[in-house]
Amino acid sequence: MPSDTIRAALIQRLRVSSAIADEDVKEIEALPISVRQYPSERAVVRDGERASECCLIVDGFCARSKTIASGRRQILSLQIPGEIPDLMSLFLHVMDHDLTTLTPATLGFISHDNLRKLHRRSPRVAEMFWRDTLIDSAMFREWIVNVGQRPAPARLAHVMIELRERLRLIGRVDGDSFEMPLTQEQIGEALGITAVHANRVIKQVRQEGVVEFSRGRVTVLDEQKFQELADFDGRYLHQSPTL
DNA sequence: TCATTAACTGAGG
DNA sequence: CCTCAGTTAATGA
Repeated sequence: MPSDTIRAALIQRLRVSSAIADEDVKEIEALPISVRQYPSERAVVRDGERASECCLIVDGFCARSKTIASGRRQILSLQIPGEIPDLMSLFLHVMDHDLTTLTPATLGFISHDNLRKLHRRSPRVAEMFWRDTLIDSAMFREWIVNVGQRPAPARLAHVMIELRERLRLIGRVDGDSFEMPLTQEQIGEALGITAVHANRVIKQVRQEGVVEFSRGRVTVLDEQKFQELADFDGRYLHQSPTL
C-alpha cells in the first residue's frame, strides 16, 4: 500500500481541527509505519499491556472497550480510519482498556520512539496531537451522557450521527447514507443494552421512518426526526480549524 | 453466524 | 397499567 494512502485520512482529519503547515505534513509523511491486516474482533492492545507503538487505523472500524467480570463488554468509543485511538499509550504506559477491531481492518503501527522524536522536533505537531486528545475526552463526556441518560432509540441515533459527522471529515459520507458495519451485538455493547434489545430499537426507528439500516449501512430517511431523536449538538467535536 | 421475533419476566413510574 | 429491557428459545437468511 502506498505511503500517502496510509496517511491520507489522518492528515485530512488533522486539518479539520488544526491549521496544519506543509512542513508538518512532511514530518507525518516521513514517519515509518508498518502495516498489518487484522480480522474482525481481534484485540490490538489489551487492558494491562504495555505498548511500544501506536496504532493508526488505515481501514476498517475498531472500538475501545472494557469487559467486566460477568463478561459483558462496554464499548467506550468507535474508531474509524485516520484515527490513532491509543495515542495516550505514548505517555500512559499501561493500557487501561482494550483496543479491538470490529471489522476486518488494516492497521498501521508507529513506534513510540519515532512519535516521541517527532513531538520534540515539531511542537506544532505535538500541539495537534494534544488537541486531538482533548477532543477525544470531549467525545467520552458525550458518550457517558448518551449511555447514562438517553432513552435507547436516542442513544442509537446519537451514536449514528456522531459517526456520520466523523466519517464526513474523511470523505466517507455518501449523500444520505454512511457506513456503520457493526453487528447488532456490537451496537448493543456500544449502547449498553443486549443484542435482542438493540434489535428491537433498530426495528422501532425503522418503523418510525427515521433511518434504514442494513448490511452495515445507515440511510437517513428523515433528517429532522433523526436530529430531534438524537438530541445532537456537534459542538463537542470541535470541528473548526484553530491556531 | 447474524438478524429477527415471540413469550415471559420484573423493575419502575 | 404502561414502558423499558433482560432472558430464553425458535426460526430464518
